[in-house]
Amino acid sequence: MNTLSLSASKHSKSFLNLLKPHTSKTQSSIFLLSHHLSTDPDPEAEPNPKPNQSPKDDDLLITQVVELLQPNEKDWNFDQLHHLLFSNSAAPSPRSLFHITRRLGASSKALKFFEYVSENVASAPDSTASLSSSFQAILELAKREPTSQNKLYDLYKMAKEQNIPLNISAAALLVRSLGMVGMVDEALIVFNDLDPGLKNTHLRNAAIDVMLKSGCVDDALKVLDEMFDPKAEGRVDQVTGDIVLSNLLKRERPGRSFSEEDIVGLVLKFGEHGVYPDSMKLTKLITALCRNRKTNKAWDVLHDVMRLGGDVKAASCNALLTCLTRGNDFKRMNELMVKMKEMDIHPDVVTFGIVINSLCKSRRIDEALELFEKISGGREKSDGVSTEPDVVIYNTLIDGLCKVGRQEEGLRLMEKMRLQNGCAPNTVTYNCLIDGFNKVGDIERGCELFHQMKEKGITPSVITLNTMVDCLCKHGRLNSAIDFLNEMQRDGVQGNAVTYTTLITSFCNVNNISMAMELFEQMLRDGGSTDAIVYYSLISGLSQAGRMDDASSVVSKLKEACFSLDLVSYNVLINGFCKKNKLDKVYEMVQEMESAGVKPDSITYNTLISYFCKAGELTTGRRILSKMINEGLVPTAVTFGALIHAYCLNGNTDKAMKIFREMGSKSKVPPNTVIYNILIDTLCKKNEVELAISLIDNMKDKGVRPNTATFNALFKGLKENNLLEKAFEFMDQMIEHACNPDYITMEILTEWLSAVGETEKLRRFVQGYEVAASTA
DNA sequence: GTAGGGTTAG
Repeated sequence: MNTLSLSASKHSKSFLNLLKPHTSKTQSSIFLLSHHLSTDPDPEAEPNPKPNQSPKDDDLLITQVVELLQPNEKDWNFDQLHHLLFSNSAAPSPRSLFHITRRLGASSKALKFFEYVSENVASAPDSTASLSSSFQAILELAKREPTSQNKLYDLYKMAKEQNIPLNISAAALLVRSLGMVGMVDEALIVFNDLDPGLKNTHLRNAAIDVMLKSGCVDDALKVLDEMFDPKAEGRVDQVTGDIVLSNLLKRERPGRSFSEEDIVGLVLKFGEHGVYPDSMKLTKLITALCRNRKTNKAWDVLHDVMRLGGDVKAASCNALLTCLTRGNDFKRMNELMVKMKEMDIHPDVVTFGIVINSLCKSRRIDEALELFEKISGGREKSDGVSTEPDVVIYNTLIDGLCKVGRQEEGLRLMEKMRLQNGCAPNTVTYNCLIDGFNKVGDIERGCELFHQMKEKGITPSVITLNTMVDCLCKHGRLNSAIDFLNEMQRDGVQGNAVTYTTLITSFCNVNNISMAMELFEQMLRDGGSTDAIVYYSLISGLSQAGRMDDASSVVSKLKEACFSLDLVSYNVLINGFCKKNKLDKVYEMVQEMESAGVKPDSITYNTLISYFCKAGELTTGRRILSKMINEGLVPTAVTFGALIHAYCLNGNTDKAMKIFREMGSKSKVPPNTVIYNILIDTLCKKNEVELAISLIDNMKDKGVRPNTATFNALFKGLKENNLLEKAFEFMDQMIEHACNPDYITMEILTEWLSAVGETEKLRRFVQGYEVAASTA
């Protein structure tokens, strides 16, 4: 037991000065009112009366003393006070001292009273508990006062100097309050100073909360570990679980990172102690796991919590279902649905929404409609699978129908939803249908629906805008798209990064680079949303157009905006610089990729190999190929194509043919049309037409489709050798393969066939092509 | 639940 040092007044004087006296009648009465209204759940908040004193006696004493202490401190009647409190041999009860102190309203006044008591209570047995209670009350008062931060800790230091032990409520109050105002170190000092025997669950929970909120993860885990000890004073309870989980699941949390797996470990440990995450936290955990592609972990934790006896609700299952949907894992989706039924967890409208969505996304629209009928028809009411479908489910189905070209059915479903209460079509419904009709080229219906939605008072969104802009662009109506954007902006729908991406890409595609750049500038000027994609599309457009300086300046802007290039963008840029023969820039890009940690892929390597092959630097090309293989990448048909092309240009046809033959046998990368074309073209030019023809036969055997370029290359060779009959043969084959002759085909054949008086054959060929085209 | 992008061989 502590002995009280009662020469405290010289210490406490200075503390008194720290406490701004601001007691007034109104404040006290407000405080009293709030005190009576407060429902403190803490069972220890109010000290018990002493066994030999009834609460009734206590109450009388409290009232009398509080009455007596109404005037200012300097006017207190100490004789009467002494009489009331100390005429009895026993010290006043902790409960009475607590209430008296607290009802003094201001901490300065309360502290004065406390000093008086501590100086006078010395001889009474068991006075420590009473003083602790009084001190607790001072803390409670100080906590409510402005600028309480330092006051609280100063009070604590005072108590420590005077050897007044904290009671559990006072300790919890200090830890929580100090933690709340960011005085974490101080809060932890209070906690660590405490006798371990005093640290109950409530207090440990408060400390863990402070530790986790301030980033002291390991300190918190240490305390938690003690609480898992079955012999421990303060064992974990539901509140511990809530505090630990909610803190660790926060997205932005100070302190060292703590993996989801580790959180799962804690959940299981809590589970063994009969503490389960509530539905919201379990759902949050599963969502977090799913976000980081840890589907198996998510699956396990949900099932473990079920197994351990936790109360799992549909929401948590829905989170996992969403995750399984992404991987098209129908098997486990079904398994989970079965488990839900087994555990009597009723699927809700979201559950069905997820399943219907996943069916739609995998184009199993009829199964989705079947499920929709099943749940809305009430056929299985007894089965607990009856729900009113909501707007989301209707929209999902309408979108699903539109995506497989069944717009008309989508439209009918919209009419059906109008008949159901609370299911009126909304912006999303119209967006899906507008996109559906636009994507099949029915702009008229798209526009009609757009006007219809406005008539019906359903406001178009930026997605509506983008859907329409995309449609206009795809049909080459770029200026209409710009007009539409301006019109919508006037009506208050601002374009976003998606809008600009669509427009910029489209203008680049028609080689209107200046308009693309202007749109980009406009977007930056307007200060609306941007993202990396819009930068990527402009960089790509500029690179394709050979405008590498402009592309580089967009790259700089991208970096200024704190985005970074991705693999494809690097490939685009490397390709652009290769085409411009800027080898130094190519190396710069490759180096930058490496330092940015973006691993080159086979396209990067193919681009470089092609570049060197074309530049006649076959050795360098082969060296890069070796590096590619060393990096574990597999050469593709494009890789071999580049090499074959290089040897063909070299005049080394044999080597080219050797690689070609090895492709099918050794490398298991079957040659494709382009490779055949290169070889056929080369062989024909070298007058090895027979060999070229044999390659065409070889194509047929291997099931590689010839295209227009194949026949063009061949016709050139046949023409050189005047192999007319062969030409007729392949003209028929071209029609059979539905290969459209292009201007090159026509140039070769027109010149040749007119010269040899076979214009009739040419006429029939063109006719045959037209027939083939019309039946196609 | 709905909208946008970019790459390599002839």
